[in-house]
Amino acid sequence: MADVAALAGVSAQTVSRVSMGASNVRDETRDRVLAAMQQLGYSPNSAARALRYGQYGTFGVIAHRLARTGESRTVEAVVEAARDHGYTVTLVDVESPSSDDVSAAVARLSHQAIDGLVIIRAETATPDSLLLPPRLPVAVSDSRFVGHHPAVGTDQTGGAQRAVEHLLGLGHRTVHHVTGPEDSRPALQRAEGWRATLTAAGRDVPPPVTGDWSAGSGYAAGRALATQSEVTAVFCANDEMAAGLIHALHEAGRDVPGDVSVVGFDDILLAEHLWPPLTTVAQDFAAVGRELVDLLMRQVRDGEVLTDVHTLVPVRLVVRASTAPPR
Amino acid sequence: MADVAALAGVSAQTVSRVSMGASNVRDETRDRVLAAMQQLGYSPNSAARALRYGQYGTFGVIAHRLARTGESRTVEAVVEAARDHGYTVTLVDVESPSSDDVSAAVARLSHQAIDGLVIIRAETATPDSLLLPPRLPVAVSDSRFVGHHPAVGTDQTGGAQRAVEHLLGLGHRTVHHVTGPEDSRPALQRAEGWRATLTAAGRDVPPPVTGDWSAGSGYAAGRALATQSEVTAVFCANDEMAAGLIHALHEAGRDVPGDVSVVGFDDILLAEHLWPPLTTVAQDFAAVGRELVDLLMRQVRDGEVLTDVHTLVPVRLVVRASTAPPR
DNA sequence: GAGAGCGGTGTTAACGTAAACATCTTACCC
DNA sequence: GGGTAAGATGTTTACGTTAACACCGCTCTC
Repeated sequence: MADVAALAGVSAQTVSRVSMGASNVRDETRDRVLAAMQQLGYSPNSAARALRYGQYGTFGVIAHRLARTGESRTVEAVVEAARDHGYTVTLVDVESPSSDDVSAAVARLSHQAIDGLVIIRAETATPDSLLLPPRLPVAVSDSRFVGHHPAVGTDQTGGAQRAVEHLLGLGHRTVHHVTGPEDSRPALQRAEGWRATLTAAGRDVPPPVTGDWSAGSGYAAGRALATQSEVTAVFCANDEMAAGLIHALHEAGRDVPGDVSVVGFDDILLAEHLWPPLTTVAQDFAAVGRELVDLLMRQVRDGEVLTDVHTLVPVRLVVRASTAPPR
Repeated sequence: MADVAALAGVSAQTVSRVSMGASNVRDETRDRVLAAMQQLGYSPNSAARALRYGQYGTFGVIAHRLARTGESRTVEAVVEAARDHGYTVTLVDVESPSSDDVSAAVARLSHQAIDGLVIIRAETATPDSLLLPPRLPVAVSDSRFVGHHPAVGTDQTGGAQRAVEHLLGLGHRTVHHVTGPEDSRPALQRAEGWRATLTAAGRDVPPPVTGDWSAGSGYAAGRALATQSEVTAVFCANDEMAAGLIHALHEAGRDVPGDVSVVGFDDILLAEHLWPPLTTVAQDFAAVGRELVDLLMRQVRDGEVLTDVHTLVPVRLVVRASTAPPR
């Protein structure tokens, strides 16, 4: 900057004014400064700016297994919402959602230059285990943190309820369930919604099969369930597992939806083009992302303290061809 | 920091030493400083550190439509590789891969605190249109930038060749093709590989159908191709479009692979569990991510100038159940 | 024509940290 | 016991930027 100032024959402050786009600079001066910038290849040092300004223009995001699931949808939505507020996003992908890994990610990020932190799927982590830097605005997409940090949750139980009611409404006597991993809060909520809805309808609650969100685990579950002829309807805790399940059912010669109806959860981009197209509970990932960023903005910009805020994003049942009345 | 120093009865420099983990601090002093940090909720200011140190510990990543495709796989791999080198990643998701959008993203990021920049799928952007800050290390996953920036490419033409040869080897007379968007370099390369392989084998080159990477466009292509009984083998430029295509074929009553064999590209996580499980060209996303980060590290750490480096990552044909000899 | 006001520009200081150097204390050696 | 070395701690300074204020010269007003 000093070099640019010297070359343009002005003070550093004037260079600063030009690079900030301030109006009170004579056109002729501005041109001279811009030329000098160009010639010297100057670009402003953002560390110094951040130091001066006290803000970084960046939010941290802790996500889990980015490539899988709706995770990337949420991240995309957060990135987009952050951009709309002029923020960029620093991403940390943790391998497992365990308390240790998430805490390590928090530790890594808290030494980074961030104005706020979004945690997507904290799973087993507990509010106390996080060791967050004090005064760092946080937003979590897990209702378990209500009372500690502002949270945005999808209506998991409502979604499960709608899925099960849809299947019962088609005439199935009961609905089997492939769960997510036991340490996942959304998985537990979906399972709880499934169980409660069956119970409320006075139906048997068959033993659930445990998966791990992956299509492979859905496939394994499907191989187990395919042998049981009384299984006519399965609610899978996410779409990937539903795809794996359908794969196994097809392989075993069972028709979907003729022999078995299948419902997923998430409405991933491929759900519509699986075979058969998958009936599923659509999550509004964009809304979750927007809301998470909004919670951060209210803390960063307005200085609000939001520990008790809890937003619930509604879901929507999308009926496609993977469900039908039982034969 | 000054407050911590005062409370602990030491100088700011000693506080710095403690927070840097320097060894030459008496245990008793360290404990006092740590206690003061705890009490005051001190955490070091990373802008100041970056200013002092001249580095940010962050790479920028420009990606396109994160939620879709292998994109998120590459991003995940980059994030992971960067982490292994102690770097975090700042993500910018551009809506379209147009020159304007990518340039805008570069402009946004170059005002951010980054030590290097990864551009994934620059597509229509040209080296000159990017307006990169001078001296910013860059790595691009697009061979078009060879000579300007170091590049990592997947062996697109080789992958297409293997897909087509696989189908011809099964006995198909020719292979139809659903392309990616025309402004995408990888799409063009895959199409070129397809065309060249057919030509080399002395087969007819049927007119390709243009898609846009989305499953929906594959579905549209499938509806068109399903009516043509001479179509027995289709190579789709990615797995999503293959899924859409298969959906359309199934809907039209055409069996896969009985009537029509289908090959995709990417080997997305769901490819194995589509119905039928999809034969596809597996990209080594992790290798691409690692290589991209490695190119940045060589520039950042060793000061190398790498404009002419071009790494080609090999692909692998994964044969599953969506391909078979023609009836 | 003197004072006020304003646009353009320069000067000073501060943001929080860590390297470099200076100083102090302690332990050890002959 | 004096000298030396090593370890612990403090002081100074600079990183690059911008807010706040100071200044200059011009125009406008009465």
